[in-house]
Amino acid sequence: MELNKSFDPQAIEQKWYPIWEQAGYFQPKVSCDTPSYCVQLPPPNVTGTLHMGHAFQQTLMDTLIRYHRMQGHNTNWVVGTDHAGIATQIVVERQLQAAGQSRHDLGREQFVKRVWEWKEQSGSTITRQMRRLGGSANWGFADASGANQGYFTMDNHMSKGVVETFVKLHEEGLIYRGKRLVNWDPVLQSAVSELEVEATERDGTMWHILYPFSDGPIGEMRGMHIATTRPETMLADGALCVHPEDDRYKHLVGKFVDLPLCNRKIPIIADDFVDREFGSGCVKITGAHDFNDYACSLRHDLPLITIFTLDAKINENGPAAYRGMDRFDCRKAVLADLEVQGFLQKAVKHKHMVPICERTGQVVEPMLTDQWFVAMSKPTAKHAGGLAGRALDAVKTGAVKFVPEHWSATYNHWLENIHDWCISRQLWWGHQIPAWYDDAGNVYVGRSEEEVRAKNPSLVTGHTSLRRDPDVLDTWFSSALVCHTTLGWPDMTRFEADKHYLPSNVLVTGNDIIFFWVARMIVMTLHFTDCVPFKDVYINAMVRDAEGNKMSKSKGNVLDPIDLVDGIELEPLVKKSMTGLMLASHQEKAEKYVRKNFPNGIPAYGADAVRFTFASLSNLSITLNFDLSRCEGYRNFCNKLWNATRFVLMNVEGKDCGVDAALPVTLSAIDKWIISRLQITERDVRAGLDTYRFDLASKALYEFVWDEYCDWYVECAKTQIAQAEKAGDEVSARGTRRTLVRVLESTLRLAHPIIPFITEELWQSVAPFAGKTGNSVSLEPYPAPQLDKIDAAACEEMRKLQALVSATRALRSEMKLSPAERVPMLVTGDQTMYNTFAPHLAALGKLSAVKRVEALPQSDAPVQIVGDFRMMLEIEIDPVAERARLQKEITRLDGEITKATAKLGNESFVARAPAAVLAQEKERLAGFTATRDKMASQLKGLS
RNA sequence: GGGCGCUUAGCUCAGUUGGUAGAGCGUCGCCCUUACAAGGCGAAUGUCGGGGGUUCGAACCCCUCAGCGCCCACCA
Repeated sequence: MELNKSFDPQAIEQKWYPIWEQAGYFQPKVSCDTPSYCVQLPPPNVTGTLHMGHAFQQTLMDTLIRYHRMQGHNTNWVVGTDHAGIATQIVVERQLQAAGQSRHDLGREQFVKRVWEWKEQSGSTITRQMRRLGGSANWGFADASGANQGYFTMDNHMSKGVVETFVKLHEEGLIYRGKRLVNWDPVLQSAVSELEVEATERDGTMWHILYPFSDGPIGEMRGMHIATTRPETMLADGALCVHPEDDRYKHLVGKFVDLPLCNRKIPIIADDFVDREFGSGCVKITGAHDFNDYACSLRHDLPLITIFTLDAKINENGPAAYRGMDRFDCRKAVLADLEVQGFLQKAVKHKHMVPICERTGQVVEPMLTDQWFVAMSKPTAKHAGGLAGRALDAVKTGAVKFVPEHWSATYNHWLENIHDWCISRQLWWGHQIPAWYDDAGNVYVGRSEEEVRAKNPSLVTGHTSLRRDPDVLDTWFSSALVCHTTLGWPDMTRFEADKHYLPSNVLVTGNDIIFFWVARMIVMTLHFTDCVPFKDVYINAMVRDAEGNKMSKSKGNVLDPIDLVDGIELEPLVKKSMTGLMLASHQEKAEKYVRKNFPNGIPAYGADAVRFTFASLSNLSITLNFDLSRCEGYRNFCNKLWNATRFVLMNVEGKDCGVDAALPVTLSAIDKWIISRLQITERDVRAGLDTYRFDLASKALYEFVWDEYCDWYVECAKTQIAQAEKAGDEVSARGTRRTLVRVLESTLRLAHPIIPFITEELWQSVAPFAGKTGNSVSLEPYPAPQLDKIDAAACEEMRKLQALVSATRALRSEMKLSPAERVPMLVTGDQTMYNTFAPHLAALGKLSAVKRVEALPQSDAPVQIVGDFRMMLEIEIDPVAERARLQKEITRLDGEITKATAKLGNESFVARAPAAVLAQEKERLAGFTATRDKMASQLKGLS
């Protein structure tokens, strides 16, 4: 087959993916007698699109999957999409908003229907994009829709797992319902978990307020001074609090103050959570609207006064003057009134942390509401430390390992200080909580209303009305289960059949969801299956732009991985960067960034180049700066591989390349050298992949292909083949052709997990010449190093040849010869070596002839010395330039000699350094000295 | 306030039991040499963040300081 002159990624990518998928190569083998290798994809938002982080993670996951598939493992990459409760609901609500509607206009049933429609419409985008990157996922596994898109977290089966989990945890007393202070988003009108709240630094004001003593001044004091950043919450104050050991206030504990604006008296109490140093050392206690104060109120049995409605307006518990006011308007009103009444002492500018809901950007208000919780540290039948304690043990015992290891500290710290998990959300999109209430408000949890009625004889069907809890579960509740629910759980027949995929082998994910997802999966899967969900957790770096900035739409520096694959012109790219941005200033910024950084748009690099880039840039640090120039470099690498293959094919097609094993072959030292290098590369690539060092694996591949195979072996092979053909030495020619094609074939297999498309395309052409048959490189065995094939003598010989060629090139460069200027070279040294090296030296050094002499003639021409060889071009030279060159080199060598001499003169070094190091140092010194002396005499003899 | 990570060539980063400082990109020369100009050959470039210590020897181990970044946290 004729290959094009340069490679066209688009054509080959579009050709191969459907072939692979339709042939079922991505599905695990039916037989389970081979080891399993399973990876669970962190399910992306079903309505989302692929971003750089996804592309990065998926590259790594697919590389691992392909690597293990080629090792014959029973490989299963379980994929799916997440219903992403809040995010998806908000998107659809915005769509309604644009049409002037709210979800309440539609009603719950119609709204949920609408979201499903949106899911059907946009749900395939991200899975299509995943395919573009070559992800060899097991699309049909756990796929309920039959659309080959993997599971969806709201599929019937997945939902069944969610209900089962909820019911069981409830039965075990690990899920409970109660009125608790939770983070409340007044705009979303739902509880959010503490993980969804981001403490954000804001410029605020600290207002100092006087609360006068109820019974008149005490000594010098009119009352107590408190400071607050949220003065409106004073309407809900239940007490003032001081430190019990605070001498300033000790005697006041038990007295009362008048709560300004409220016509209420509140007590002064003591609690050691108060920081005496901060502010006045006296703090107001607002139990229903502050987490600290809530805990304090419970300790002291203080009343909890809620003054906000669920949309954060003042309710009937507030003074009449403020009722119905929004919280921020109320703040102004309260301040104005305090001012007028003389209670406002001062206002001081103050930076402080404000809790912001990361979904909506709204200020979160702690609110007392009825919610469902998972008890995280309550002892269970299986572990005294509760769900969290068991998860902690899993990492402590090494059943789950973090890579890099230091992330386990983050994990431990969170679990050791965990609070109960608020799992109910006042939303419509999600898994509705399987709980029912009777008219008296009693709660019944069960798998269905029927089950609830059957289990509770008092609820005679039809006689007592039951109302289902309207709330849905936190999205992460269902995500936490995927490692076992995708395997069929709670359908135990299915689960038993696929249980060999549990634990999965590695979870590849970002550090941002260690708490949200990783920890909770370990908790849930352990509790319900007694297995850890995965053995390794590889925490990948966060993708940033080339300068290390976070990629964000408003900066304009986001990259769409598919644009890197397919390329995009400037104008469409500009347009794309601006869509979805509301603010004109952001649009401007984005446009400017794009025009500056991508003046010519983005070229089509192809999926393989993008994948190779991700693999090469992957590191164990926290961020990965994605550099487009690297991407270009790896696109070039693909082209290099392509052209090397073209060359090989040109040299083996129609020729005897040793497919017939019965025919004799002779291998030269150079052939043996590249075979040796291949073994070492195979070892290194495998070591890289085995330890999640994708950067090292790619590097080993890159250097082998480019620096060794292409730069040296292919060049030498040209000479070898030409020579053998000229001499009629078919056995040697066959040996070289065989090596050329076999090493290439192995290399293609070796590279396939990282760059699947190009390797498949090339392998199809190359394989027959290496005596291989097979439908796909993706099913071929992964190369295993045969270390006994490493030929040290051949490597040493090659090292010498390389040194001689380099020296020759240096001579040419010194003389400023262009490649067209072929000149003869004189060389001294061993005759046998000369016979082997001379043809290569001539070819690689662009020489007209290489003549062996016993000694170099007296000449001003520069001489290069490599071991026993001395080389000189037969050419007129400029003595002045040569003198300068020698002088410079001698100076450099003198420096080295001084350093080495000093080292060897150090008694401690000689006495304590290992013998090998000592010998090496002596050898270096001898080498330097010999070369320096020869150069010095040359300098002397220079006319 | 705690915890963690990072600091190596102009840029992005390797550097695996401490033993002559590396790669890619970029820069500068010379070349369209019959696989590849998405290429070839050559060249320049670093007191490995600062300061101490351990060691015959430190980019690497220990201490300390500085800068950057991330996470956690009930300073009202």
